[in-house]
Amino acid sequence: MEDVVQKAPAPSGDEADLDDCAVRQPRPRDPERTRLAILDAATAEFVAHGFAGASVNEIAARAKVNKRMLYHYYGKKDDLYLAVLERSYKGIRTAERELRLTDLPPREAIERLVMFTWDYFLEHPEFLSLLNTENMLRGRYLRQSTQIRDLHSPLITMMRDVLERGAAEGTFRKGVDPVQLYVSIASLGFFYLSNRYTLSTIFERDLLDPAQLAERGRHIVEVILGYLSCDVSKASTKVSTT
Amino acid sequence: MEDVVQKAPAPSGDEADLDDCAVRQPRPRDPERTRLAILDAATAEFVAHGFAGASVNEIAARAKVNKRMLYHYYGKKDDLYLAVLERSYKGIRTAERELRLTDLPPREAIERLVMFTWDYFLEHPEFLSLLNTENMLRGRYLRQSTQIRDLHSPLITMMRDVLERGAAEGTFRKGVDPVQLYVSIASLGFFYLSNRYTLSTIFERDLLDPAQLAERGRHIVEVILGYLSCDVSKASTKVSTT
Amino acid sequence: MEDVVQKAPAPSGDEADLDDCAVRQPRPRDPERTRLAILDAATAEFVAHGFAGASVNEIAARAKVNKRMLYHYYGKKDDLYLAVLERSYKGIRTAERELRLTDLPPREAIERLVMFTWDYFLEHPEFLSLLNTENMLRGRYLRQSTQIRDLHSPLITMMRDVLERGAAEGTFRKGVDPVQLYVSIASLGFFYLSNRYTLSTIFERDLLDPAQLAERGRHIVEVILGYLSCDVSKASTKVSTT
Amino acid sequence: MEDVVQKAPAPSGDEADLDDCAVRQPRPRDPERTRLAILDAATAEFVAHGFAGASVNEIAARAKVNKRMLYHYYGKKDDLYLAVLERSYKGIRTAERELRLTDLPPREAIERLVMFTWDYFLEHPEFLSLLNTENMLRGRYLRQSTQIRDLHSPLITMMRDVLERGAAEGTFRKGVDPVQLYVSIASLGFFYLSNRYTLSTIFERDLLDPAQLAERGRHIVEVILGYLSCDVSKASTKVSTT
DNA sequence: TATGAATGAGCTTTCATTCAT
DNA sequence: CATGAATGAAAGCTCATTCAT
Repeated sequence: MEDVVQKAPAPSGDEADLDDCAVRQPRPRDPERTRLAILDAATAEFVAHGFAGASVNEIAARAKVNKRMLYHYYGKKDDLYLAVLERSYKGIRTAERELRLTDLPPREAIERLVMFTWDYFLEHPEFLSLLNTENMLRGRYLRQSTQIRDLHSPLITMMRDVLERGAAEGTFRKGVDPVQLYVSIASLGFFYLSNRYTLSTIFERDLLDPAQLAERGRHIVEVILGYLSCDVSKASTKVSTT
Repeated sequence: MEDVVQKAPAPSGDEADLDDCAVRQPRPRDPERTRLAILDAATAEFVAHGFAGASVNEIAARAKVNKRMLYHYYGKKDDLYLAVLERSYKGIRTAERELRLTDLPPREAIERLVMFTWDYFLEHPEFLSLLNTENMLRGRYLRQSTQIRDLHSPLITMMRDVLERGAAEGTFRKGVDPVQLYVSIASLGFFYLSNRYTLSTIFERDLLDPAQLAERGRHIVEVILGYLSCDVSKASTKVSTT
Repeated sequence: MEDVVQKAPAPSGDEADLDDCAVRQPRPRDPERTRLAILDAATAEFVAHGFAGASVNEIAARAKVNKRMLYHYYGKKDDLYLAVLERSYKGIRTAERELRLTDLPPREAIERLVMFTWDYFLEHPEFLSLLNTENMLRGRYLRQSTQIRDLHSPLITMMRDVLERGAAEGTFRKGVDPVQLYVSIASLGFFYLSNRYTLSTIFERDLLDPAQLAERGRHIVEVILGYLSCDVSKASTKVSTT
Repeated sequence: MEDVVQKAPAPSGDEADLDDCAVRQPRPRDPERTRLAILDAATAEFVAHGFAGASVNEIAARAKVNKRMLYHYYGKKDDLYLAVLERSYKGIRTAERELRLTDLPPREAIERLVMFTWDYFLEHPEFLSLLNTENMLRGRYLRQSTQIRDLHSPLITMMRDVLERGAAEGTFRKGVDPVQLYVSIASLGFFYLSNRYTLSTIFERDLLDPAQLAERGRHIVEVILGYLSCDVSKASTKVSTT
């Protein structure tokens, strides 16, 4: 995974292999290809260095495109960043729609959701990084993107159904807020991966080692299912918080 | 909490009110005060804009100090950033040492740990932000700071003791890895706060509303204790992961 | 007048209303219309921002024409500017030819000339602006335009006739240079309008207020006629200059 | 005069002669000298190319100063331009205060005022150019400069006194508005000089030839005094305008 | 005739850092 | 201890113009 961060998320087939033939032709007039090359390069750059740290020069170089083209296609740096963010969000929303939790028994449904989330994070490190970047920017771009905000996630609705079914059949505890639960499921994977550098240093473990990753996946499922599982002893749980 | 992000974490009493005395002396010859003002300003700036986005000029301006002083006291931008990071880590390590988990029964010990972590994150948003920044830098500064790495957290040791006691007396499930558990405890609070901007936008909730914060704190405790609590049904949990 | 500055001088009838017919044809194959749209847009842009400040992109956008068309019809920016300048000069020369000063008694002839000049400036603010622009460029384009230089103004000849008739009949003073006089007539209106922004600010008057404009027109006529009018006292005027 | 345009208005003594000694020292730490060099260079550049056409690179080069210094001392291009404009206005206001029109008999007072204005324009071509530039910018910078707006010209008050005295003693016509008259006095010189390039081309005369300049000065005085001079024939002047 | 992709050079501005006092 | 002048490099962005279709 480590190095995947550097790569673009959806490389769209073969890339940059017709270019260097012959006598350095200016550019093959393929606007769509250029657009995509820029978006891929920008994703990699924003992931690698954050918003402020990303350089449009570098993006152009990565995309093997004249710098002027970034502005031609995407306007300014901000707009390019927004385009990157939007594509990334579309990616996860699309994947989420493939999940058919309502077809499964509650326990399996939750298990599948947890593993889906964990796997998606593992396979799309750029998404994690962009989310962090966006939060360092206080969410200002996401907020202004009606495109993303209209892209509703089907998860909460599906989860509500699953949680109700589970509670009805006595498998799950009652009164679980699907939003809180979803945030928790995401947290357990996101934090582990996103903060892997500091965690690795502090705990002196290689968090990306395949065995460690598997271990973490198992742990997350256990935490979530352990929490949800209903039994008498838990009904009386009382907690005082601030 | 929201606004705390902007401020320095430990403002060290009254600030910048001795300045305008008499006939505009160059500076109130108080090196320690200057040092601290710089560190506070730098913290605020790095928190607000990340490493690359932070401006040395702005830090000097915030600290009401000549730019040259930053270099005098801290060397270059990297070194200043490292100093900020180190102070922040020292802060949490110091707080952790106050916790006396070994004096408490297992269940209460875990509850206290969870609430401590949650409260610390709430009260030190700059720590969350710096951690994110450092991870975007792939942990390169943390790794080079022997100072931080020598600052061992007492938590893992304490937790191992608590978990063993809990397992022995039958309250907790067996075989829980204290590191995994600690990461999970941190995750559940960290992600919620750190990603509050995107989460707020997507879920259209104000995550920093006091009621919401209390709710989240309660939820985290329930998840962790629910997971740890031992009962027959859980012994058979089998999970397959990647 | 204020807003006329923004608009093109001779809009050539109805504008941009044939465009949206049918199924978005590329362009309504009307070369002459396109030519004119470009020239109008260029005039507006050069008037609004001067030569260096004018943007070829913006001209194309204003004209609702592909940028490539500018080059197709007019060559480079310089050539387009020259075309704008030439049209503007043709405009005033054409108007000047309508004046029939030789048909009028001297006093009335001068009065008509003065008012014509003032009115023309009022109605053609783009001409004033282009003249200023051209002078900031040290007249380099005007100098290279044989077209404009061949466009002789009939005014000087007409004025010479009028001044001679006036002097002969004793109405006007003798020995007035028609060029000096023409420059003065133009000055009194041109400066007032062209420098209206700074003058308005300094004198805290709205120079474009209709009452103010009428007042200025009256003043200019009085100055010119007052100067020309012959009487004994003036014969002895002696002035020493550098 | 022609080339004076290129030079800075107040060169502040000896300039740039200590620089090139020895081994190319970085810069003599003389902030005031640097400030002034930048202002002089900026004046020359704005005069030569207008606001949009002026290049900060070129200004730095002219001033033999690192480009970064412009921003250090003056902020952005806009601010630098404003500083140039302000200095130029201060120049003419200072000169105006030297005029002691109230000490002179009316006719001589006006004559002195006219010649002062003409001479000032001749000696400060940069002032004319800056005024034109500012008016092409629609006076936006002048308007925002409280510094200039507070710099009231003493001329209008002095002129009112002179005109009243002249009318009282029967030398001048009655009811002359000092503002209109001042604008006219300025017009007759300003337009001639400012539009000399186009005028020279159209009339095929060298307007800057010393003989021509003297002639123009004489003409302006005659126009103004001719207009002001009172006699019976003028009392009946009736003019109809738009 | 018309389009819009593509370009290199240049723009204004900001960066972290060092030097002289 | 403290100041602010000075710097080279690089940032993001726009320019007029040309090429391929």
